Amino acid sequence: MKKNNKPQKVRAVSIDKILTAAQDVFITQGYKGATVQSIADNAGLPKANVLYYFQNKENIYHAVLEQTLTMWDEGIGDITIEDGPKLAIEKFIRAKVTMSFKNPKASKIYAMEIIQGAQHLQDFARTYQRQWVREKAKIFKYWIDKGEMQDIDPVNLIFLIWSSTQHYADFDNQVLTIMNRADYEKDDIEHVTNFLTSFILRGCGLT
Amino acid sequence: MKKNNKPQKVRAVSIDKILTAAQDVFITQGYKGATVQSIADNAGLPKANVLYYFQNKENIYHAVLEQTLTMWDEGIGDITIEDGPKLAIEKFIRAKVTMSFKNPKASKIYAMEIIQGAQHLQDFARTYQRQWVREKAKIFKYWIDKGEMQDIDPVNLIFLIWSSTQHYADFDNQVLTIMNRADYEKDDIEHVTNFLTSFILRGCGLT
DNA sequence: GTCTATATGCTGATAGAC
DNA sequence: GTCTATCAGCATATAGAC
Repeated sequence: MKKNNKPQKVRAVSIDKILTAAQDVFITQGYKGATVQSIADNAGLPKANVLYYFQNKENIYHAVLEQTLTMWDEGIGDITIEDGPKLAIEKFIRAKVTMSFKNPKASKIYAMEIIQGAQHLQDFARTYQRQWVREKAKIFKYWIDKGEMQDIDPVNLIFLIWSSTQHYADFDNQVLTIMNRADYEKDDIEHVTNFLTSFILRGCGLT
Repeated sequence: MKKNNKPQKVRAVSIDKILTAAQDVFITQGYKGATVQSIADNAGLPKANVLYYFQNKENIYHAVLEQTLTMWDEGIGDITIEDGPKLAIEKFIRAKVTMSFKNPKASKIYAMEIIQGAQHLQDFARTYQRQWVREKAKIFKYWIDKGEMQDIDPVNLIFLIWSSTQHYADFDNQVLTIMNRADYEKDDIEHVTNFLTSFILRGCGLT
């Protein structure tokens, strides 16, 4: 029953277990501090099996990083010219806040990677992001030129939206400590979304 | 000439060299990844001397963390009721942006510590911060009740100011990549300060 | 695919000469 | 105070039985 029954299934399940476990260990222990043994323990598998699927630690990290970036990218929505400034910003903030509360780990992995100097990040990832920001900046510029929003620097606006939304993921420990709470509750997403949306729209002159 | 001439001077200089080197290594390599050997190399001292002054790696990290927190705390200025909302927020943003550009390393050390779960942070540091936020939130509440600023959640406002200003320190690599630049220039502090100040004041209804 | 045993290399920390 | 030599422990990764 257990042997070779669903050949690819075992593999997929194991890989998923390993990546989930690895994400936690890499966040709390850092790259070097994360031992293959601790990843295996967290995944409920023998160490040798982990190395069977990934060959070495670096491959595990790369897989975690890639999965994380993909998930994050898919979740943050988009800014399109058709929506107009108000709706576009509203949508974007809501998507980012929701991602931050529902998947803080992805944000943390990415944040640590950047803070440490993006040593494992491929060049294309950086170029891609530069392109993304420039493209969106152009859209903001279009709205500004048409007088549809305040004349502010679009790149810094994007930075502000990124940082203020991701803060609830990356610094969740600090936020919760200050709020004197153990965990986020479901109302928090709505509350933070409302705060940030109205604050930022006002900052953009879109009230 | 070299021996026992200025007994305390050598010690102070060595300790300073070690802490400066350690800050860099801890940021790029993480706690576990930072080897005493690499700290010693960066400081230009033999490994044994580093351990002579600090006994073990954890002591080095604690010293770096403490020095970092003190420096950061001293640099972020304050929010006082006498200044009124507009001036207080202006001062606070300027102080934080200046610190972020002039001492990004302190911000990074702190950010990594929080992201990783504040494992090395003492309880009193967390309690202190909670007190600080509550105290400042009360001041904002006072201004709001007097109708001197928009009715917004003060705690989330503090989070937004923290995150948007620290972003230029913690994510300097990303910011510079997107701007396609190698380093910050002196105009950047002024530019970012102006952007954030006017944006956030507008968000607070203080234009 | 799963698991045990082991080789190899590196790290933190100490001992002790100078 | 400074530095060399060294040890004990641990982590990655592999070999190979099942």
